[in-house]
Amino acid sequence: MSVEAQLRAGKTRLRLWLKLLKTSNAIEAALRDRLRTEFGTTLPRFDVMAALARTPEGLKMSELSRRLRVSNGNVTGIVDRLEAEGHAERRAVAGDRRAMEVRLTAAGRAHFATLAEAHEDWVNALMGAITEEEAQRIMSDLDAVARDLEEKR
Amino acid sequence: MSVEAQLRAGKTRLRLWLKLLKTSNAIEAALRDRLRTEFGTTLPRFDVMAALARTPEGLKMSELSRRLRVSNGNVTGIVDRLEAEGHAERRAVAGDRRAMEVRLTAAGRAHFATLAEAHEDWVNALMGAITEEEAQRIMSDLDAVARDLEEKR
DNA sequence: CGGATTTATTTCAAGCATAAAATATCTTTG
DNA sequence: CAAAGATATTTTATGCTTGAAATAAATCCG
Repeated sequence: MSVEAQLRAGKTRLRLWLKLLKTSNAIEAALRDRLRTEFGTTLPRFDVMAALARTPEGLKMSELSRRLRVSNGNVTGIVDRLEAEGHAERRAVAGDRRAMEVRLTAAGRAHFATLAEAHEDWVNALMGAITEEEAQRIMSDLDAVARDLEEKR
Repeated sequence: MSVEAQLRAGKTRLRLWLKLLKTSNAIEAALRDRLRTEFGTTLPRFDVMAALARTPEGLKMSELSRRLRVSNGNVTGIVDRLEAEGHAERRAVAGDRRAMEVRLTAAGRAHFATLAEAHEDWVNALMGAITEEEAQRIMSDLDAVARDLEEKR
């Protein structure tokens, strides 16, 4: 590829990044806003509940932090609040007195079912401009980026 | 479109959203990390400096908040910190004693030039898996989403 | 066994982000 | 002109996020 084409591709990638960021921020803001106004909750709490909903037997704090790719201290705070709401509970782990297992309460499971359904509808509406085919193509491009990023890390 | 195809498209859009979010979070995290370790600064400060660099005559606080789509109070804090670093300055606006104009200092302009060049290189490397053509196509898809979102708001 | 290291979690300080309230000033309008 | 409303900014309270330090418990290994 020529030097000029390289330079052009670089500028295009920068523009793509800015647009990607803007779009994902806009969608995220819409989701946060609806979670707050319609259900009085937040995206981080939703994300933790989603992870817990997938593993009914519970997850250790460190597992939760690893899966969500956020710091340990962050998870501590979010689980504190979910626990205060009665949506999650910590339990001692048999055989390791350092560890804590977190799981959804019955109330938490019921609440999450409602949230998840609304969330799926919102996303579907927000991304209504994308067809099934476009979505597939973008996903495969993003997979390439993710694999590349993974290697670099 | 059949009911089944509709359902399938909905699930695909949800998967796309999760992937979009994950990718953009990963790239953003890499940029934050480099800004912090290599330059001791942050993405919000970079964003404010980028907006100010585009308008050398300065911007009012409210203009800045509108362009970056963040709250007024948020801009207050970021500009406070940029000012403390000596990278930006507030000036009274002639004819409106409520308003403040913010602009980069000479040191701020010099610092931002360095940051912006590194930033462009990082983005280019992080998105290296995307070709010029793919980038163009994804951007036009994202434009469709953005237009759609704009209407809904 | 017992000291050194690793692992699991929490705490802490700082910054970012929001919505809502507070201030101050400008503009409109009766 | 004066009250009412609009606009510009800051302050406040709350929550999310991180990296680094602090605790506590488990594991390793000489």
